[in-house]
Amino acid sequence: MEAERELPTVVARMWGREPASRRGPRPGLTLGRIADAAIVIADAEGLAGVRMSSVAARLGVSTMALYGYVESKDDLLAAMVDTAAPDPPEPGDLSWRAYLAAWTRAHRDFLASHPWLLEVAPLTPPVGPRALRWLDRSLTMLTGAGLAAAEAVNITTTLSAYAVSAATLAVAMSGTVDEAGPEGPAGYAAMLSQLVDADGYPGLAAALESGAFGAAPEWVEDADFVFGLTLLLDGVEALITRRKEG
Amino acid sequence: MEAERELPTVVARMWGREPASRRGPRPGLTLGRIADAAIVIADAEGLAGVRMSSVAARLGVSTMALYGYVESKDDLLAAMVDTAAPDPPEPGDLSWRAYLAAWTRAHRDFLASHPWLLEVAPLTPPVGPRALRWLDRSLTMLTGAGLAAAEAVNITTTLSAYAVSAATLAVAMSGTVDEAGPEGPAGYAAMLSQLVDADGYPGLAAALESGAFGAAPEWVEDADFVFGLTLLLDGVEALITRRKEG
DNA sequence: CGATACAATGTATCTCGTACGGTATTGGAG
DNA sequence: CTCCAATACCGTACGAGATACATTGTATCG
Repeated sequence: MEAERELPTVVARMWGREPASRRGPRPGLTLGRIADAAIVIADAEGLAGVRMSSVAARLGVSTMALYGYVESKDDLLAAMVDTAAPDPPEPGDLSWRAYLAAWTRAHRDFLASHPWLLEVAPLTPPVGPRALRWLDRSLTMLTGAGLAAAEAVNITTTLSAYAVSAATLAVAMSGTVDEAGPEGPAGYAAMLSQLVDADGYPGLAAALESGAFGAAPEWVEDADFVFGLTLLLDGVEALITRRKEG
Repeated sequence: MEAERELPTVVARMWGREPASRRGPRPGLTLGRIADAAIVIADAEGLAGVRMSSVAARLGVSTMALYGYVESKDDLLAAMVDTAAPDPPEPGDLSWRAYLAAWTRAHRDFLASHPWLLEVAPLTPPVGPRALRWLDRSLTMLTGAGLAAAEAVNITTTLSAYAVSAATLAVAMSGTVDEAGPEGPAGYAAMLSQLVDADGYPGLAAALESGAFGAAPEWVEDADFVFGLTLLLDGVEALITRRKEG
């Protein structure tokens, strides 16, 4: 049961569980510094710019030096994810609803400010201290409001998914994507109208004509976001009420 | 405006817009057959198994032969995404709510049955005929129920994100992930309990103790899914009602 | 002060994607 | 019927990038 099985090394280091022994040269790096360097590169050049060699160069060490801290490039990416995340918002004395709104918004914002996260983060379950802190805060609020743990987990996952989707949209709209559409949203809409005919795709064709796809970034960045978020939180609120009454 | 700019070649071929000229040897392949072969490999070995060479080998042609049909490996991946998707459920005479529930469920199901889609699809806006058909059906239903096009797009995106998140969870739980946790959900829960202390992570610690993480796959596969979906659709329903009254 | 463990290096290797040039095939034009 | 241009496919070669291995230097322990 409590098998205490070995933690993967990166995970251990992410949590500051450094190997105990002290002998030989002092390590010149830390996982944190490596991740930071990689993040700078990713922000500037995109994920493609992150190579073991480029990260090492930025730190003034040889490529292979990094392998003392991570076992593979995937490990490095995992470390980047947790390092790039800020700490979750402080609950203060906010209501669960106000807090979760802030939580989701902050979530979306940091994803959008590091677009490469969208290519890496969604796939791996959270293991770093920061990521788990995000999870924890939401769970605390929801169970505090009277929900069961399993429900809280589920809702948190959903909110997180919403943040990812909003961030993806925002990034796609600002055209920063690694060349998603030909060029930005306008290009995307134009492309669609070349392909879509009202026979096979009536709903889409109508939406295209109504301009629902050329939306301005600002729109996406707020009214649209709040719109969907409200939908979700309304659902949660209904559930909480039910639990309190039932 | 209607610049008729050149469509990317893969997109063109996905839509059956083959080059008109007929001269030289007859093409021995089609984009579809190539995508099918790649999908078989991806299903069997994961995305990592999909190499230009492995796909070509399976088709009995040389690696470079593929470049007559796609311009790059990314193109191939795009084609795979659209080919792997089934057609969306038929509306029949379902209510918008029943239809969207089916839509989301079917969406999740095909994602879960081709886990590699999760590593590729979420990032690229839909361009293939199948993907757009999915989009279209949802839009049609929602606008039919009285919502504005922009609202419908927003909601569809959210439902889609929910399907992705549910699929990710389902896949993670069945342990099929490219080695996400050490081994499956049990391993994940075990790992978390090694890291998380009740001081820094009270909500998480409680959830772990209550066993909310060791959930059986079946749970995830239905009750849990329906739970979140209901939340979402309740929100949509509230909105639709408001629109009808207002 | 010497032995030892360990960080960092440099080089070598292996896997892949893809550019290039060649060769064969086919439909159309003379 | 013959030749030509367009084109599918092949073989080879190159370059990028991740990582294994053997080596070198250095800081702590006995």
